[in-house]
Amino acid sequence: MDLKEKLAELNEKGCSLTIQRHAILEYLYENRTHPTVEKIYYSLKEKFSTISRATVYNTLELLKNYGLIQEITIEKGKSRFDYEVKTHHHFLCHRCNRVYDVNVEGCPLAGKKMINGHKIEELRPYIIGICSKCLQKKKSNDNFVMMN
Amino acid sequence: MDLKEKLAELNEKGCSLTIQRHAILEYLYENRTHPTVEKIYYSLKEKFSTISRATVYNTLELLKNYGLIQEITIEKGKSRFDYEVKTHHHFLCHRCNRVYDVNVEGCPLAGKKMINGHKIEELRPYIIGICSKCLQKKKSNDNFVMMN
DNA sequence: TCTTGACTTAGAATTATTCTAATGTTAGAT
DNA sequence: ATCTAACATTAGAATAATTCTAAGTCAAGA
Ligand SMILES: [Mn+2]
Ligand SMILES: [Mn+2]
Ligand SMILES: [Zn+2]
Ligand SMILES: [Zn+2]
Repeated sequence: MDLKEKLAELNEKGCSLTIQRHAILEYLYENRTHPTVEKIYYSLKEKFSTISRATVYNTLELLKNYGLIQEITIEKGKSRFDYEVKTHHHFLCHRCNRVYDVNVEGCPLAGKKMINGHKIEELRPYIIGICSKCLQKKKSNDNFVMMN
Repeated sequence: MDLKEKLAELNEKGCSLTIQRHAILEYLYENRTHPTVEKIYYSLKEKFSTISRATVYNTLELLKNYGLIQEITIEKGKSRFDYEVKTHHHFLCHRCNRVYDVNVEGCPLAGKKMINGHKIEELRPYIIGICSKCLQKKKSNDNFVMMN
């Protein structure tokens, strides 16, 4: 689902399309790196110097409630956001804190509505480890740069 | 692995077995409800009125690093702990905030060491939804009590 | 007994997030 | 075109979970 379609959907559902909302959704459309709220906030600040954290939080919550983005809580204590809403596995590297998409086929939960009598509404399949880039670095030299 | 074995393992590895550490591990052994840090802290406070939050956090971290307990970060912004360290799926009910174990067979990641070139160290298979108890309550009456 | 290092403690600091109250914006009614 | 009311944004305060700090305890070995 591309940007225009999501913007159209917002509009159809009667949600006013402010410049901030447009900018945040667009940012996620263009940055598929699972940015944190802080990252989104500072990136937008470059264009809209007056944008407030509250607006970023409110908008992300709103877009999430419209089902247009998803929240990723793989990293303890901070949220990240993803333009892609289809359920998929995420991998967090505890060295560099990057979050990757990983494709896992044949998950027995896929499509299931119930488990043990509980109603399934959302899957959060998270994997923690060391990413390929950090494994490389480890091999060559032991110095590495922490990134956000 | 029962309580005595875990305590013995701590001892063997040269970790001093203070009364607080014993109490925290014992608490998790006896309470398999995936308690939050706050829950653990207040429960222990009844017996050890002077125990401090820092000790609870430090001890949970220490036990986790010895591989004797696992941390569960299914609920945004707060940690829970589990005496069981074997990988298993967790289900969070967003109505009552209870966390349940669920048994899922045939996970394609089980036993895998690598994925997409990344080294897998830990799986965190989380499921969000409405638990069986809350589904029941919903049917009969719409009043329900939030629990922690 | 004294020393030393490890452990615990209370409370301060930090971090992410939510709340608040004031201000700004916009679409429909007049 | 202006008014108005609902909605949106803002800066900063408040909150909640966690981590840090510095002082006090404890316990094993010299
Ligand atoms: Mn993703
Ligand atoms: Mn469990
Ligand atoms: Zn990495
Ligand atoms: Zn429930």
